[in-house]
Amino acid sequence: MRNPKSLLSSCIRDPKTLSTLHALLTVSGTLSSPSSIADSLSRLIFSYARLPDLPSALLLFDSSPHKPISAWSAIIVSHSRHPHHLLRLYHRMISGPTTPDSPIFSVALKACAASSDLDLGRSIWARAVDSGYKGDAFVGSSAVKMFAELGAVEDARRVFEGMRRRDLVSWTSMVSGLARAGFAVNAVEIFRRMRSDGYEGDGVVMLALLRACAAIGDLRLGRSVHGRLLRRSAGGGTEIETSVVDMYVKNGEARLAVRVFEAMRGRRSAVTWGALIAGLAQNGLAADALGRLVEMQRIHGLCPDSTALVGALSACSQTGSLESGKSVHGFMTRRLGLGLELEPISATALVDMYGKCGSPGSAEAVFHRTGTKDPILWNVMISAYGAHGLGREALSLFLEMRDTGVAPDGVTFSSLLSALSHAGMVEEGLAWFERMVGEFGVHQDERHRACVVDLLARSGRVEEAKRLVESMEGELGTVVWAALLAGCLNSKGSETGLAVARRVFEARPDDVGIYALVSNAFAKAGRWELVAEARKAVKDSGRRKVPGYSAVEVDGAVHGFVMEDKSHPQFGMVKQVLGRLYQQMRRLDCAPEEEFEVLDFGKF
DNA sequence: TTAGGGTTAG
Repeated sequence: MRNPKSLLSSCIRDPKTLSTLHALLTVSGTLSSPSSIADSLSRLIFSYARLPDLPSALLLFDSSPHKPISAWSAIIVSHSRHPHHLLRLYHRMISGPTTPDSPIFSVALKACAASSDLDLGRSIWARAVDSGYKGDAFVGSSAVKMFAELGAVEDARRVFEGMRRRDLVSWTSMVSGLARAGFAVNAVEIFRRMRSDGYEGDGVVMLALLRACAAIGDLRLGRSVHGRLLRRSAGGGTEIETSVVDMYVKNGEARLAVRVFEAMRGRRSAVTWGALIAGLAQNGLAADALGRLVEMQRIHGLCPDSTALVGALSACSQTGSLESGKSVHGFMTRRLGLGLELEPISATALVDMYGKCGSPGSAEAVFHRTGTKDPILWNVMISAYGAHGLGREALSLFLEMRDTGVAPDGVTFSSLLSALSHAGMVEEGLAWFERMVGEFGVHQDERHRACVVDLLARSGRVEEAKRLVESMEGELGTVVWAALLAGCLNSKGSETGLAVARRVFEARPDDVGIYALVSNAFAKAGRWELVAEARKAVKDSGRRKVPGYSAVEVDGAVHGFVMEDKSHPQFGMVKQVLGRLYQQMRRLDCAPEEEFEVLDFGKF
């Protein structure tokens, strides 16, 4: 047998490459063992990749006239962190005679997931099946994850069910894939099957499961997962415990989340803080969320990541804390390098915050400065205009969105219709309500219907609104009825309101809030016996209406106002101003009628 | 020297 050095010489012509190769092989002791050339070549490629020196790995690979499967495998796997390069190499390979092996199929499928290329993913999987890798646990797990992550849940399921043997990782891919794709119930089902197949499950499955519990609000299962983690000596580690915090806040259990969070002292990362801050904001605990943002920086010296900042912005939006919102914005800007722009999620949260805190101009400025505009960013900007009665601006931004080639979705039309409604642009509203289906293929759901009913009713066309509701097909939800009732209450006359209220009341909706409208409509018609009946129905159901709430910030302090709440120190003055406004409304003939006044303003 | 892993906006 020829010695390894001469064998290598015949494969690699570049002397410089060869000398490096030789040196490396000598150092690693490979030359003294009887390993094959192919083996040495792939080892050398991996050695370069580990440095990491991918250009040299590529040079070596390219300069070798013989490219055995192990060399292809080595060069492709070495590019795992560069999905686009990896896929280019994959294409190069399949245009030649060599068939990919299991590692190549695995990493190529993973790369498709990373570059969101479902079509390529499908074709790679098809080739893997043709090449006999259908039952391969590695290839199968990668395919399951890729399909689930790219929304092709049925394909993921088919791959998974077709696997001959499943190990812990393939089970986990399926549980996690379903949980991520929003099929939380199915994720839990697969987990149960996994248990009955004899797998206990490790931390990674627990993460997927916690995600599923968070999504479907399965607090019982969530608590049992938490319990299992506590019974294990370690408790799970930072990642898992962070997921526990997240699972509790998403289930509305902010107190439990805080308890877990406090118990994590010393093991909390910026991500943990971010999960808590965002969660507190989601639970309406805006002040707590903002307090935690300060605490993490001042007391714990941690730098908040964008999740924590976005959570804090959402808290500012809820309470109208413009000053806090501005300081978060300042923080974000300072942290960006020159010429860098905000990521879409942060930009969206900022636009939303400015829109809800009364600064549509600042919202606009952030919007225009953001280069990559996704649909959600357009939507929040349209809403920001709408919230300030800027119907024309909302409409022209919507048209710009369409002309830019960004497809409007259901939320876009809710924002648009609501903006047009609040600006009194009735005809435009009706027209776009029609066009959203025909021209854009967006399904009209309850929110859109409610918007249009509101649009008509608000402008005094209550009868038309009622006819529209009557013409609507399918089950009508509370939102539509509420919009119609509110319209009736705001317009002259009480006949239509009474008729609608009767129908709604007979249907006994679950939503407690609508009974207030029903009761007001009865009162407006002077039917006090029905008022008493409606109130009794609410009382008997044992539920309470969540009070309406509004807030305004003056000199950095937020003042909240709740129905029937007289606790504000300047309550007397507020009432006086409201009284003056009411007088003005009367002069302009847009004040509510007397009976209504008694019921509504009287409580203030 | 191949596969599964935490938080975020309307």
